Amino acid sequence: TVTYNSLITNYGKVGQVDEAIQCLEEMKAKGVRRDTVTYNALISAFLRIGDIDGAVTALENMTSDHVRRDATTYNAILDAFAKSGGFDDVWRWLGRMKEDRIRRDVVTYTVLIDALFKAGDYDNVVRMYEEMRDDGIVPSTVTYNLLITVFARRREMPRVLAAFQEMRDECVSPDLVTFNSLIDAYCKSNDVAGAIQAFSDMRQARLRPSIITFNTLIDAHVRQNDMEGALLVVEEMKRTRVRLDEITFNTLLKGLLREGGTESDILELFQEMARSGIRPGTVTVNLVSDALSAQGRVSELMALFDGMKAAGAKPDVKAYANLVQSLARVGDLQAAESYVEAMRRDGLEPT
RNA sequence: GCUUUUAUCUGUCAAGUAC
Repeated sequence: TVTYNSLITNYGKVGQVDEAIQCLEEMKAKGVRRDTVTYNALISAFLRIGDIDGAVTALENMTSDHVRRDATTYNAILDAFAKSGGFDDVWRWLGRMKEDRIRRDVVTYTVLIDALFKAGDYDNVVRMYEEMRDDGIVPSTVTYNLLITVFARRREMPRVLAAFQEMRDECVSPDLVTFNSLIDAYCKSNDVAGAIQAFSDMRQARLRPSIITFNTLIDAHVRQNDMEGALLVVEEMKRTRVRLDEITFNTLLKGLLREGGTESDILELFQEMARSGIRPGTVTVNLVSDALSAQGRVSELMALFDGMKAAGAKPDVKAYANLVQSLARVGDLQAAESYVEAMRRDGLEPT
């Protein structure tokens, strides 16, 4: 059974849902016992390709196959509905979970808190956390990580630190994500010194910084208009063989644009980007078009925009809108028209 | 006791701040 379960899991991870279903059929044919993990793995496979209906069907098939559902089964479905914004479905499935007499666990509550947070419903985030504690559930590392992120977004540094302290008090061990979230919290409060302190605490805890750690630190410096500090972080990434990604470059680009970098500075960064094997993305285009249109640098914007498109970037409606508006403002209606055309060719509707 | 299934972190816009 465990062998088959692993197979299903692995097919699911690479998006081969049909093969995963085959495994289940083979188990039935050969009389191999299916258990809760079997179905949970299959449900997870469906959800990974975004097929909620398939996942629900699998959940329902558990009954006829005489396999018990557990909290993991429901958590997976709840998370999928929460992430697709189907709040009514979330509440409906919570009800079904209760009818099925499955108790909510720490993951259930964390999923719910995350859903409320993403919906911007802070009051209910707090309420749900209290409900969880009243239910006798102890928060996990992930729950605390989420709370740190929630408070960071609201710029409530004292609460961030209180959550971090509470973690220690309850002997819940901080992990890489905890420190990344903590560093980001300092970063968002414009406290680079705090961010650097947290970074060194992280090393004390013998955790290895990830690409996200470094990208966050770069952003901390960029927010202070400290490009030199940001570039030092990049040096450390190279030294420690951490790869750079599109986010790394976009963050650097943000800093460069903010301090009014020239077109050639920008092109230089793009070249470095290409050397690292990274193509500009939609966010890259947005960064450039927002900054240059605000600064009235229309011809540079047009040239860079074309260059990014040629390099494979996919501008979105907002990027086009910025460019077209800027062109119209300087009276170049002909060029503006041509971009409206290009926009249609990309399958985007002008607004 | 161990193995297989579900939740959390970084860039644009947003948010926030000011009027």
